[in-house]
Amino acid sequence: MTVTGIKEVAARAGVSVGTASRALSGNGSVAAGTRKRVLTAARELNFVRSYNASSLVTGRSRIIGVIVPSVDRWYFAKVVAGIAEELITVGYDLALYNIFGDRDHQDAVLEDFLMRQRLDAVLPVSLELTPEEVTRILSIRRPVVGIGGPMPGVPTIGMDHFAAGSLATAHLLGLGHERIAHVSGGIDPYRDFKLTDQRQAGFENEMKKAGAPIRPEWIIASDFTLQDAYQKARSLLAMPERPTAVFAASDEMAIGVMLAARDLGLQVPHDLSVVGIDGHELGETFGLTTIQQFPRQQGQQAARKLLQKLSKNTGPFDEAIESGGVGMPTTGESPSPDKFHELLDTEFLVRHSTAVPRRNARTAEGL
Amino acid sequence: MTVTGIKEVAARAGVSVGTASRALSGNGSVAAGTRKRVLTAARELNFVRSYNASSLVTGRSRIIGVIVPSVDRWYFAKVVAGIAEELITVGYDLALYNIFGDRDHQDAVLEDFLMRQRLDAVLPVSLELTPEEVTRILSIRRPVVGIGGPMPGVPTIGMDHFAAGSLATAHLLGLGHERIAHVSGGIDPYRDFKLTDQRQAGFENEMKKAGAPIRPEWIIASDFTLQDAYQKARSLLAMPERPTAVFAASDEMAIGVMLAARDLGLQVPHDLSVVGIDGHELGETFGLTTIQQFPRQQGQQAARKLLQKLSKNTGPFDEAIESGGVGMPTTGESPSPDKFHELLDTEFLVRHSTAVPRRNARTAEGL
DNA sequence: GTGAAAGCGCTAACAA
DNA sequence: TTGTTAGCGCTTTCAC
Repeated sequence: MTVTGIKEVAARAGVSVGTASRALSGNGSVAAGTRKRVLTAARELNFVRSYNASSLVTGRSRIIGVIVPSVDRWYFAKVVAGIAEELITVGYDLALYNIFGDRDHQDAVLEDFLMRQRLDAVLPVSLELTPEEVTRILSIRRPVVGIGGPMPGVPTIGMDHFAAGSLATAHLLGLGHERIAHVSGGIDPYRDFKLTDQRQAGFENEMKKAGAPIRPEWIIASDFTLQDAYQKARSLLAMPERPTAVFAASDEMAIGVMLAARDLGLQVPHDLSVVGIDGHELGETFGLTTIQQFPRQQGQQAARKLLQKLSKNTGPFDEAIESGGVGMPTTGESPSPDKFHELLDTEFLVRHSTAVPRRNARTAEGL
Repeated sequence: MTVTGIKEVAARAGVSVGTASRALSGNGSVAAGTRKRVLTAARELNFVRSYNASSLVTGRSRIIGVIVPSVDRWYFAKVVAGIAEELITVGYDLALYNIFGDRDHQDAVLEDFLMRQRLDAVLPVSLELTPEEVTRILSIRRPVVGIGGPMPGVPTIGMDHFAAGSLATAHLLGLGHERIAHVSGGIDPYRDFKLTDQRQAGFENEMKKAGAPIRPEWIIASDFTLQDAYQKARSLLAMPERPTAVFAASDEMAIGVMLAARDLGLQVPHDLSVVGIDGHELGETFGLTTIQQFPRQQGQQAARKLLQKLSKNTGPFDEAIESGGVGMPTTGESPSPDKFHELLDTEFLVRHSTAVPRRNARTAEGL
């Protein structure tokens, strides 16, 4: 029970399979009339080429592997949506690999799936990879473009977390706040820890520059979820001495803080200013001031970059390990200019969750 | 520059490729010692079998196609996560097809991707398919399991929307509410419209049974997003005569309603009771009473069902069109018992967004 | 421009 | 149990 193959098409068009193949793929020269006959025959027979067979000979599968630490979280879902959108329009399949927190599983996925020689390219998103893993991925000699933190040796794109942390903090300081708390994503098992570190580093750096005190008890590690941030913020804001502003490392956490404030009878922004990072749709309803990072576009852009690399190669094995950038890991500072790492634009969106601190709140401790 | 193939492995183990293949795949008998030698050789050479080549001969690709109307929305993201989790553990790849709203695009995806003979099975999620499309999908003669509304002829799993609508409404009525509004997902371009219709039908049916008036102006069509429901609810609740309770067809919309109520100075649940459907994590923080539907588990279950069908067949072409259920489309009523459609459990979770209506609110119009 | 034929890397008879 | 061999459906030289 075989489906219509190229043989049937060739027969119906009265040509050889070789010619049929050339006509169908557009490679090699075929007389215009012949091509038309083949195409017609193919359509009539409802022919679809077996990608397995052609992959076997060409070595290209038209499948791109996307590796994410989770799909059901805002950021990743958006990124995947962006990638999917981009790929589907050019006829590439998207193979989704959802690796769960633990390393063993991650390794298994890398080995079992990535190495099957079935992927034309790999697109890891926010992955915390060991140098060995990076080497392994690069060893399949197929294009790789990462989203998120720099991975030494792999071209990546991502936002500047340090700058975002600085910007958010500077905004608050500029408004006159000095008592600023930070809710970080520190306890999130899924995320790239550099992201958290860098956003926090941006915060601390700005605070230091402004001579504002950084209180350890006002640096709260949360997990990027609204719920957890809400709980943590309730404790934070219930303390006798509380901050006048909070910089949260994500919008969901920022909204958690806003809700906690509300439930404690505090007014945002008058009693408490809140800034987030992300550009989450929810921020709209809550009037959250935030730094937008457009994950969907990040996905699209990464996919385009990959596609471009793919089209530059005649075969999948021609991907040269690029030289140039050193891909130095960045630790707590804005990434050094790095040919491998492309910084994406963000947008500071001021809504109404931030304001000048209330006089009495500001001097509360002095009262 | 060929990667290590089965030939090299066979050579190193001192056996023929046939034996190597048998040892590697576990099919056919191989002496224990031989198998071990082959496996060792394979490991040493870092061998990974070419799935293209083996797919070509076996006809099975170990790829399952998942079709969703969007990935970056709560329900679908959860479902996909569940499917991914299930598939990855058994070594199946997940090809993700994100079809966007319009029909043309949907058709193109079905044609270009599904028909490539590269998928072992297809798992459409909440897809609104025409009978032709269903036929087309079934024509590839591979297992199909759908999530969501019944699709005639395709085995599906999903929750009972009508029952959920009834249950939520009955809960409100039981509390003593009579002035109940419904926020539906009616204007969502992505979703299966039956879902919306059925939840609403459950609501209306229950209202009628209780003799409570259904006010057309209290049936609000929203789009499943918090933001839109928030806006709509602000209008609804600002009207001189307002409901004492709202049943929203999703948790996100329910929360939008709660936020709108709050912003208008209404207390939930005292001035307004709110029920949702979903089991969205956000509901926790808001104390939302809801009907949980566990999308992640739905994904897992559908994947398991598919896998089971796959293992029952010796080859991918043996999938018989099952007979039995008629797969009657259901219109506004609870799906009739249908061998094709498996109803999933939901759980009614009472938190604190619902309460007995305030006396004055209840009789407001009569005052 | 077109046809014939040699594989791509693997599996599945069929013999041995 | 193991080796040999004929393809799976396509692309791609290489002649013509």
